[in-house]
Amino acid sequence: MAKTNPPFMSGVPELLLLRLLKNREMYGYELVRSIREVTGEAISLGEGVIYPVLHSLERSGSLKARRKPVGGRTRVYYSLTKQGRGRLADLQDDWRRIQTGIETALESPGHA
Amino acid sequence: MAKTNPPFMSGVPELLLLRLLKNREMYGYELVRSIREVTGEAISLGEGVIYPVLHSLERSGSLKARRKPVGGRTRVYYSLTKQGRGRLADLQDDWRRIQTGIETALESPGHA
DNA sequence: TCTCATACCTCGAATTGCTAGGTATATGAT
DNA sequence: ATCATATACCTAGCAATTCGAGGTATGAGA
Repeated sequence: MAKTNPPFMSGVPELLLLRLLKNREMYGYELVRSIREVTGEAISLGEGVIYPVLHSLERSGSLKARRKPVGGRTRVYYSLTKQGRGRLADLQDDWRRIQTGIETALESPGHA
Repeated sequence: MAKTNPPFMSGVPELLLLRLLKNREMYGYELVRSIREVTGEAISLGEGVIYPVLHSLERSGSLKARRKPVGGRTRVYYSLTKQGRGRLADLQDDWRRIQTGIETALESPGHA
């Protein structure tokens, strides 16, 4: 039944997560706040978005998880795998492409 | 039942359509090809995406439609209303905001 | 006549993201 | 001691968007 391609603009949460984890390992709750910060409050993704994406990235092999007890609580730290770095590069390219495309469309004054 | 907000990155098809129609009135089939062109092939939205969006923009008062017979066929030409121009400005602002936010996130090398 | 391009449309499914919950521990205030 | 808040994890169910694959009809050209 010809499975549908993912929507052309999806994967931004994924992109942001991978990008943040490129610097250092982080845990979910931390990533939620961090996305708000690094995007200058422009993008705010709740835990209901982030956690499922993290799980799916782990299942697909882009991330590996590590449980680490910190002050009585247990955090789940995620870090990039080699595959994850590749995935990040791909998503970054995709993003550039559509971003440039939209920019072109918006800036052309009289595109004929 | 607390209606859900639209997904944070949606409305790009809407934005592109309104932007193209800012220049001149166009018809659906034409808009489908035009989006591919002006985005440098980066974005390709099928008729199954475009027509419903056009209809919804008309219903919401951003566009007005005009049936025009051309060479035996009938085309439906759409043009921006005043409200549509306002909507375009809003969507453009939204886009800038998130675009900038993502750019910031991607470019920060060691964001601490 | 047959095919292709034009030109409109809609339905069903897949995917996403959102809201709203739920659990549990630590910390600080009352 | 108790209550509220922040931390930290999670999932379920719904809503919105987009995608793919159709369907209809006309005109032009081979």
